[in-house]
Amino acid sequence: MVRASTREDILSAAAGLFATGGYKGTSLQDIAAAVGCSKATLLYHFATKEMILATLVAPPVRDLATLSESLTGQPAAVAQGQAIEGFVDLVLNYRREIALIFHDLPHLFQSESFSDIKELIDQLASALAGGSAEPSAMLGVNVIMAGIALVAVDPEHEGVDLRAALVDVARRALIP
Amino acid sequence: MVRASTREDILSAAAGLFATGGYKGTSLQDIAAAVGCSKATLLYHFATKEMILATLVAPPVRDLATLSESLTGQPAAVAQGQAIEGFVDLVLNYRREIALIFHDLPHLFQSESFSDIKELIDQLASALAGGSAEPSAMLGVNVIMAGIALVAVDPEHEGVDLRAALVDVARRALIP
DNA sequence: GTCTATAGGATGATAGAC
DNA sequence: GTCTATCATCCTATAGAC
Repeated sequence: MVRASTREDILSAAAGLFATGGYKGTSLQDIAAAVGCSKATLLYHFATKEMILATLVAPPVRDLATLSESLTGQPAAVAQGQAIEGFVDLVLNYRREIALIFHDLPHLFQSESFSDIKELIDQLASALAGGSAEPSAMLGVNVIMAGIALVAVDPEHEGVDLRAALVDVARRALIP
Repeated sequence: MVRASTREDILSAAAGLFATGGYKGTSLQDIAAAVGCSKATLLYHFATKEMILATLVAPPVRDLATLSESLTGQPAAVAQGQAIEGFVDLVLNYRREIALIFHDLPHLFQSESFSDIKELIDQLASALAGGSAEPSAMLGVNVIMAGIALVAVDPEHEGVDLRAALVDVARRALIP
């Protein structure tokens, strides 16, 4: 196992700490201690603390945009099934980053740099609702999205086939 | 509407701020500004910031303990139905406090004062799983619990019959 | 690229006047 | 009970040596 670059070490440590402790709950000192370097080294690789956050969040947001795009124009029932599997795969690919997004939604939304995230999430939510715009359907969608995002980082569920179990609970909850 | 006491004002403001911004993400200054008093006044009514948190969390934890107790000894299927409705009612009665608990679970658990919360949640989770101890069932339970806890404070769902919609999504997801 | 040292501000908490 | 003023500590970020 070749050692990753310092920059990658920083991103990995920050992802873990942000996911559990939140953005504001994690200090540069916490990250530096986890990496084994000084705070100044963090700020050599990233201009500000918020840039670390932005760098972490960018790839899952890009993939989320791709997923939303691939759903447009499909029949509602087809889009719903693909949205469920696509969302679960997205969460599994970026567990810590997505836990972070759902953990710090209020902070993210009030910052200009992340204003597009809410729109993308709403698009996906609409597909997950199977075309229905009923308030109770949207509420179920939000329950499932938030629940899956938080559970995927819970170390308690290490041994399970996460993908199958998450897709299963989402289908039961969302498909009548 | 008679004005509540300062102490109640503090608890109400703190509940809202903690629920959205998290415990560490909310400063005494934030709370004081929301109440319209000074930081010193907060610390006259509560010895420490953490005591504000403990005071907020105590009533829902007490009700959760009562709920868990009332489920023991019942047949699994009965306990499951009562657990679903009981949990939804608990969340609706203490929306902000429970959002706060799920938002700051890591911080709460590492503090001694709140170590009993995890045990209570695990008891309720077991009832919600309908007696099954299968990992995939427990995972579904955790998805639903976290999802419901977070959605209940989302102002987006103001007009809906929350109780009916939340019980409905929980039943579909948890009862085969 | 990484470090130590430090600036400048926010934080939780205390002291003491009113 | 509530305030202003203050303390010690932590925070993000910068400066400059190596």
